[in-house]
Amino acid sequence: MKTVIWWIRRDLRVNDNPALKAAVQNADFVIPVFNRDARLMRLNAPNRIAFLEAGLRDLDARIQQLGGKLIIRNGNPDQVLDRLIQETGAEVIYAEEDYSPYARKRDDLVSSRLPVRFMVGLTVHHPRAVVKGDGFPYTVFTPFSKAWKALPSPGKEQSEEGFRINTPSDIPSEPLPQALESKYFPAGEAEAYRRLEWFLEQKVAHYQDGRNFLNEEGTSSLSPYFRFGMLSANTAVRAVRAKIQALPAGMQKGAETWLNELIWREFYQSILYHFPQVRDEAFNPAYQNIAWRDAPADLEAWKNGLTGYPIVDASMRQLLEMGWMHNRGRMIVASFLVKDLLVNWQEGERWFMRHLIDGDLAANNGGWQWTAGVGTDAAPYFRIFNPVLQAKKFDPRGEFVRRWVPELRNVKDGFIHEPWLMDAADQSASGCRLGEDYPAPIVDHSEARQRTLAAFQAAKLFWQADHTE
DNA sequence: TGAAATGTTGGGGCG
DNA sequence: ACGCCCCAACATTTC
Repeated sequence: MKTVIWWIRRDLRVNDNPALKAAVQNADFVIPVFNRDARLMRLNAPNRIAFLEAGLRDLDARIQQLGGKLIIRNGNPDQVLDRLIQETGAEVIYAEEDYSPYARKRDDLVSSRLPVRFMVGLTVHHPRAVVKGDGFPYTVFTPFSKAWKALPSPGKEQSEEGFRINTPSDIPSEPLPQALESKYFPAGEAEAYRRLEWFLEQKVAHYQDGRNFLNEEGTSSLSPYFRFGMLSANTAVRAVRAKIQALPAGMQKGAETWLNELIWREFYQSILYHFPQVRDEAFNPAYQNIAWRDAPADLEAWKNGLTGYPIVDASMRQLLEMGWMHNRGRMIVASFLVKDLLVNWQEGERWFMRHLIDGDLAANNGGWQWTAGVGTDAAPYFRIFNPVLQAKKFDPRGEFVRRWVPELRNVKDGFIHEPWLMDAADQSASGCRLGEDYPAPIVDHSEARQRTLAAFQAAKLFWQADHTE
């Protein structure tokens, strides 16, 4: 009788899980184990930890439906797994490969001591599978996506029916954590599938435009589920491709756009895998040494949604309340921190990682480097968002602002995105006195824009001078 | 997945 | 009727 371990890390699902599949196919007994290592416990990200813990409870229920049991352990992964092997006589460990620098260091250590098999599942295609003819990785999205699309789709996914998880009954486990469930993002596979279905039925056809409106549910809102593997990228890609097939030729644009977003996710996983230094520095060395401002008060105002720019403040407050922010909002607030306040993008990256339920090093770092204009395939640094124009375009009636910034609730439509234009009478009539009820803008956009253009240009010129003979 | 600055064109007011 | 100016609308360039 053969026993194996399914080492669960960020693949909290029983459907379409290559590691689980290999485990049940190759053994009579499977021990699903999640180890809460020191790194995880140190993480200052309560929203994400709570979501993970709720996800573990849901996963345990699913595993039990299939006849098994989730084992929780605490400690160093190599020691925990070694002990589990001693206790149970397990012969192999199956796990989904993770591409972050920490995960790779951890996994290298474990696999140098124990028999581990890593399976591809975090992305549809392994980062090493999507490379140029000469074997080098892509650093530009468009050719990456062409190569990605040209690869054969992976095999048919495993269905939940038709297999059981037999876990030996006498294996000790730490208790399941009891953190509070997010009211915005209930954890688990069933919820992920509900959202996927809803999105494909109701939203994906108009995704191309709908995704941009801050106060609409035009996005899939699946990011937390992808983050913890409650939904596999493979399942989502198969589903949206089936949808594209099913839609008439003129109606496929939205679904194509969403497929591209899933490929962006794979692209940034690939960038982190091939260029792990992006965790600590700009991908583009020319912008390594920008003269960032040291402006703790401005940074605090940004974090707390008190910049005086309604669209920025609304989005930042949405993040604090929900542990999530609309993607358009992420671009707007990131542009504001980097380009208007001239604060190092890494400060914003850190704040997002602290609060986002979906916080993922690869995607978050890629997004911040993109906004700052210092990354791969970067938006040139001189693409600077105007927070007022963005607000007028993507929150035309100010509904999003009013929902998240109650001080502005009674401000008239014409002033909702630029309340500083109100005269004294308008301010008191709307109960929104500038500097009293709601902050005056902490920076003037057009001045800030000039300042940033100069700072980026100086960094570039300095670097060029340093790198020419 | 930008926006500002600058250039061009053409209609209309007006002396 | 003509020339001049203004400026909106659109296009192109620049950051």
